[in-house]
Amino acid sequence: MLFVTWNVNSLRARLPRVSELLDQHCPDVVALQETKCTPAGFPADELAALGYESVHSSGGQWSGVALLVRTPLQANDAVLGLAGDPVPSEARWCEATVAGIRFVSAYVPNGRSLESPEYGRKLAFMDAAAKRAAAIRSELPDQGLVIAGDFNVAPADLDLHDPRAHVGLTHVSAPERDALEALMASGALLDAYRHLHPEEHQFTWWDYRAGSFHKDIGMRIDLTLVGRELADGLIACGIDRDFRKRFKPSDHAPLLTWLTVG
DNA sequence: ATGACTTTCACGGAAAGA
Repeated sequence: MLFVTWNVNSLRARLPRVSELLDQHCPDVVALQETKCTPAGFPADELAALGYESVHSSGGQWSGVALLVRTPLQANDAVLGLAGDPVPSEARWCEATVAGIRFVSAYVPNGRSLESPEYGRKLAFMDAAAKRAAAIRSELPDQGLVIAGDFNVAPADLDLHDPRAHVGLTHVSAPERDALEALMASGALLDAYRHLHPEEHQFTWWDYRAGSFHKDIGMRIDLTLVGRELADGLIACGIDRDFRKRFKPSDHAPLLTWLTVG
């Protein structure tokens, strides 16, 4: 099975590139973040015409997450929203079971700055995510688990262009990295890309400004966290930088993970 | 360098992203 996670920075603005991704890679399951759709404005019909069923949590102008499932696979037992999210209206979490695996599309709050109230909210969201991961494990002991999305945390300094440029900023602070590790521990999850590529220096996000992509100044903040029970089935994991190029790109590139299931 | 670029909402420019 091919699984993709991608922060699209507006699904409506990115529909041509999403369509290109679905055509080119034919993924079985896709997790999207920053869809920026109202519930009524989600392009479910357009995606159905491309062969994909949608599960989505849509909060309007900001945020929004979705799972796309390639027909004839089916998304079952969808859960929209994360218990304990301090601002549930922002629609940053959705879940569904596909082919016996529980998939989560997650969009962790940015945090803005270490002094901002948003930073505390970010840590609270990650704590709620860890609790939910443990609850999924308890409720669905026979299902595999994949939690993927934009975590807005670079797990280690290897995931940065230059660690010196990030001192005192969000995305790299010890509490954020500790919260990510706690989520992975509570769900018994592995960072699929890093598991398969222990030394690779690659990014999933590059600032639109100042030619950052051209200079390869970015961060690896989009992750596919797979349950340890799926680790032996991990075949490959890679970042498709081509989707950060050419016309109207998102500022994030899609992360592709191939795994054997069942 | 209080920047840079892109999107939304709405029709100018603020807010947010990371």
